[in-house]
Amino acid sequence: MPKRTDSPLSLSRPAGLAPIEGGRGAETRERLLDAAERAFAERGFEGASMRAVTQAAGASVSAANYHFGSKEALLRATLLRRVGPLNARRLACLDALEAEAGGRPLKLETILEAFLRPVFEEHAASATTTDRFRQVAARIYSDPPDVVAAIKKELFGPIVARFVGALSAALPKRSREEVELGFQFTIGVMVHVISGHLVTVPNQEDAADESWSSRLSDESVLQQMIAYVAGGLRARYTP
Amino acid sequence: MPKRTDSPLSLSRPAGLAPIEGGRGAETRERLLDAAERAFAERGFEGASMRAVTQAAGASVSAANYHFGSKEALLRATLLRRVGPLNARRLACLDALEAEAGGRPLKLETILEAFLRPVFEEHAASATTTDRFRQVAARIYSDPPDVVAAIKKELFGPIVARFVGALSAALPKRSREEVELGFQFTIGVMVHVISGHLVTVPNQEDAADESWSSRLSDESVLQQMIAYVAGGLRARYTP
DNA sequence: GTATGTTTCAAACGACCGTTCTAATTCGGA
DNA sequence: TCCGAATTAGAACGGTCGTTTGAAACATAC
Repeated sequence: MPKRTDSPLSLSRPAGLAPIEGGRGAETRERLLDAAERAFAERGFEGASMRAVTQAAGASVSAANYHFGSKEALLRATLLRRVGPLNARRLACLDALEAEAGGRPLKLETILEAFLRPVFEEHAASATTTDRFRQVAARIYSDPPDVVAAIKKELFGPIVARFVGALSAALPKRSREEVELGFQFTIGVMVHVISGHLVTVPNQEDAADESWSSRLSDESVLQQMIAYVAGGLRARYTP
Repeated sequence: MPKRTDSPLSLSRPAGLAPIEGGRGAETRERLLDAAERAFAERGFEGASMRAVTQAAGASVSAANYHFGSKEALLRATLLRRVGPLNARRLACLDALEAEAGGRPLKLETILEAFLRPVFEEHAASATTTDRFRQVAARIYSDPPDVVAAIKKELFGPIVARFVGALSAALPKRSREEVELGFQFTIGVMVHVISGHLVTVPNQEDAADESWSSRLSDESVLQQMIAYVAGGLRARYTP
């Protein structure tokens, strides 16, 4: 990041973001976000260049910096576009389930499905476009810069707190710390699955090298995942 | 990577690696690996620059390229130095346990401890140096370039196959595919834990912002982890 | 001493990075 | 129709990137 002059009067562009966004430039803005999503997913934040992103979007670098202001802000916008609705659906689902149960404790698998299913359906819903959101999200979890750490905390902190609370209610025998750590493990499972970087097992037929996620249906993986993390959360160390 | 001339006759440096490595340049080589380990862990492959690595090692960029040939090869050497002994210990531990059991099936937790404990002790063993191996390993699992994918498969493929076999024997009711997927989940837990990028829960006292791994002892986390993944592998989806 | 081969360094190369500047375009409202 | 703001493109800026070069420092054997 060569410059950070922060001149108080930026003439060519209004203060923080694009000014009005009525409708004309909104289309390229969306194309930029699509391209950024793909690029960040495939190459990571440092690996994806502004030139590559904008070229894939059929736009110029200046257009990207006009709309978003910086590469970091572009990543932020890329995440926000997807994570907002995703977490909203998670919360709405959990709220509805709790309301329906009317005070009685929820089954563990039910809570976990409310957390895990939306991220799978997010993928299916936008399969028409060149969608890599899940990989971006996974990468964000393990990308280093402070940039990402701040975004991560802001975007996922509240969700984590909400679900840890629900899980604690479903696991009355466990301490808060145990449930929190168990939920961290659960996030690890989720991140690793949606990252698509599953470690392949060398088979007899080495030619058949297709990745895991293509061999198994999303729904099947999701259900086995729910069973796994529920079993993990219920388990207790017995030496 | 600007150049890839691959001129058949490289005059200044022998064919593939450093020539003899008797003892004189071995010290800087080790310092370079230490610095690379730290840098790759903190910034990722693309984020860490050769200049940063070599400067931290008190050497010159040319020295690094003399010893390793390229940045990619440096990452490879950095991983190999640690992963070799680590996987050897995993295999030795599992072999010893199976020999001791003498044909009787091993307990699930025993197998999983053989897989998980070494990576924790690898960290404790070299705590004297500036060690970041666990983070490098975690990052490697989610870093994008083809480079890393090849290394990953080569280094971890056999280990995965070996442990999936052992777990299948301990879970006779499960199909091979179920065990494989469950082991992928387990790797996800491990990667997320050792990455140190656990998602923190916003507490009441927001100032106390220390990371998870510092608040919990490694041994405690390891034991809860073993319980979690064992419970996950044993669990079955019940709708 | 010299000869030989290994190791290290400072400097430079070309390519690419994120960002900014300036000018050209576009388009709704007067 | 023209105007002014929103939007885009192209070129340039200062830097950093991975890698290469060519010569100096070093140890070892003769």
